[in-house]
Amino acid sequence: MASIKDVAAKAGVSVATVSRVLNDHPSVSPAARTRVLAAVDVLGYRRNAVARSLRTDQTHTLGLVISDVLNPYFTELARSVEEEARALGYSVIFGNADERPELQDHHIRNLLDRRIDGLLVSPTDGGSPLMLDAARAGTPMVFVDRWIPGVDVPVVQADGRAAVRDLVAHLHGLGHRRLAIIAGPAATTTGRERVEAFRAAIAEYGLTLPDDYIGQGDFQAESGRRATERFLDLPEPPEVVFAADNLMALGALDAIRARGMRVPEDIALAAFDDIPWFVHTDPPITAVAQPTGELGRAAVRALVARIEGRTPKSVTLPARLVVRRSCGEPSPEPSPAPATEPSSARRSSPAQRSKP
Amino acid sequence: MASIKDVAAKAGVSVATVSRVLNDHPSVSPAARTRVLAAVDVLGYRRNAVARSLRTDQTHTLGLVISDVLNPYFTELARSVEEEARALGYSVIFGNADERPELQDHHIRNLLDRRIDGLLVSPTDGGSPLMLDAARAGTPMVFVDRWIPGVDVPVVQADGRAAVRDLVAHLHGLGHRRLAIIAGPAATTTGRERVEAFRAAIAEYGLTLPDDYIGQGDFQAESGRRATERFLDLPEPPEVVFAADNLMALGALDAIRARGMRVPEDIALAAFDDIPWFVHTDPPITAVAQPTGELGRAAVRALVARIEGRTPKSVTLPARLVVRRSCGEPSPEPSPAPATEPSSARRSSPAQRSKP
DNA sequence: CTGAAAGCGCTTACAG
DNA sequence: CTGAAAGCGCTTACAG
Repeated sequence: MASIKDVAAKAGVSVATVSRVLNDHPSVSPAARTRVLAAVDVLGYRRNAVARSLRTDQTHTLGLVISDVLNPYFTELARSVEEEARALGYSVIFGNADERPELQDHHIRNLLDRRIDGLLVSPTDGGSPLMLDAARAGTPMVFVDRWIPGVDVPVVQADGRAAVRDLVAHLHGLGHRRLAIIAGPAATTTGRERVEAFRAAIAEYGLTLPDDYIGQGDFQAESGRRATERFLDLPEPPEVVFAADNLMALGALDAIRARGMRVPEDIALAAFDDIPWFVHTDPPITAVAQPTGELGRAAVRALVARIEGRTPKSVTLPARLVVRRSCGEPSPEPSPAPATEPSSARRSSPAQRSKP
Repeated sequence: MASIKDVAAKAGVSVATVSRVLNDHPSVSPAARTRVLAAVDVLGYRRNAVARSLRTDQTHTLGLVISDVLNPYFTELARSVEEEARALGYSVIFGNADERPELQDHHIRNLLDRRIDGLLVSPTDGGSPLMLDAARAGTPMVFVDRWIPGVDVPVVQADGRAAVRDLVAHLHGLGHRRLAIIAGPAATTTGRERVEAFRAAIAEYGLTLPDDYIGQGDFQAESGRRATERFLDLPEPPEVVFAADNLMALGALDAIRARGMRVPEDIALAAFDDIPWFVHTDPPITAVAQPTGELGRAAVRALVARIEGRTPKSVTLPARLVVRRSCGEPSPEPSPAPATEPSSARRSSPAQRSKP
């Protein structure tokens, strides 16, 4: 591969001049610039980003450590992060922690060794010494979705409390009283917050959330299945299961089907996180939707601000309720009233918002 | 951040010795090793991978350029690629081409500039000059899933022909005669191959695939929707729509629902690529499943072999048919015969394989 | 406007 | 077993 030296030789100038041309430095004569550009072209020269990074101490690379790529929520988050990063001139290296703290540490270590300019993390746990050290050492860092209390790092997240309150109002309005939740790991903020939001909303109706109605999940499908089976084995099973993420909702659906039961006739189901497939499950699933793309973009903007020496604020964006058919909502089809409307437009639009 | 110099100073040795300890070079005295390790520990030293890469001309990084991360098939592929790469001591930088050739080129350029050791590509198109040049220039490279004819690069892919033949046999057995396909872009191998496999299988039954029954899609949901609408507008619409990937199947479902029609009563639907959600759509979708994880792992192994100077062979793994309920398959529930079996176990198992 | 030179943080023959 | 030194491919004051 041609190096800057080859270009300099071919253009008859010094490597310094070549470098200036490459970096759009103003003090280069038009003649020199032309010759350098011609040489670059002939040689098919491409600047070595590794050498440049070593010299400038900047890699123009962001690290993103997420908990589980296979979770469509995180896939979409990763996608928007990459898009915004690209728009700002950064590449991103992903690390998939697979909800395993050791793997998360592996990726953080790897990313740090590669001297990424900044780190975006959705922590799998309460924070390893490694991550805490990195934050303290001043590595530009931003938390997305999940965060670690007591660490001075900006957080970009969705606030699901209003939407969860909307959901509970919706469920209560449909006549449901026995509400259960499949929670995420207590070591994560989202694991705790969603349960608390649910409990608080339920309390507003004078209801309680008994311990039996709190299933302990880990944000993966299998744990949703197990928690649901336990609910169904209860002497008095819940009327509604609220899964704290989309994968656990998938597991819950599996478990319910495996018993030969039906949603929502035998038991209702709602989920935190909305994904395109929820429109097409049987039945379509009522869910709390996060502004995922906007979260990813805001996180990148905050991180780049930190890298550039500014001190970005945390960002909190509201989630919203999307009502579909999994909680016993009245079927829109046989309804004779709104005859002008195409049959499926109302119930499956992701833009729909409940107003309790 | 502490550098190797700091470690050397603290340990009272030369940087050469520190480097040897770090690289497990045999000729280091136990005493020196101990002092170096202690210094590393005290300083919290971490080797600068950028500097190391510049010196050794190896980044231990693989580039993976895929067509669309949001497609669950590619998400899973990416995940298995990262896992196998990690097992072999490599990191991977992802580039999402979003089915756009210019974006694909952007990523390839970026990856090449970063001096990745090897490139894994699932080409979005017939191959840009950039990609062709890279292949010719000897960049270690492997194609996964999609490939480019006439380029001397190993290919790791699934062969769907047998499974598509199984599918057509299945459809024919259910009484369907008017079969349509939503194809992927003709610029991709998978876009062409799946149509050809379908056409060939249909021919075995003395049937044909009229042009009207070939919808032109781009592997994205929206194109599946449009193609399906066109099918439904035909004077004689097809009895079955076979979508050449899972996202177009999603779009097809949307379009069918939007007309107030039902699957499979009004029209049957099958898809290439199987994903966990297909078990829970309404109805569960009959699909051709690729051995996705194994493809990703095999691709990484082939690429690393190439990087290490060996000359790996192409790998082709068989896909298989997974029968569910979207093609008018008889419902298993009311069947009195297999009373011993739990109600949903049979029809939704991803391991199930049709034997026509 | 231009070039010689130092230096980023490593690794690795070479000599001892 | 160990260290001095060269060099990977760049960038950037510094001097002219």
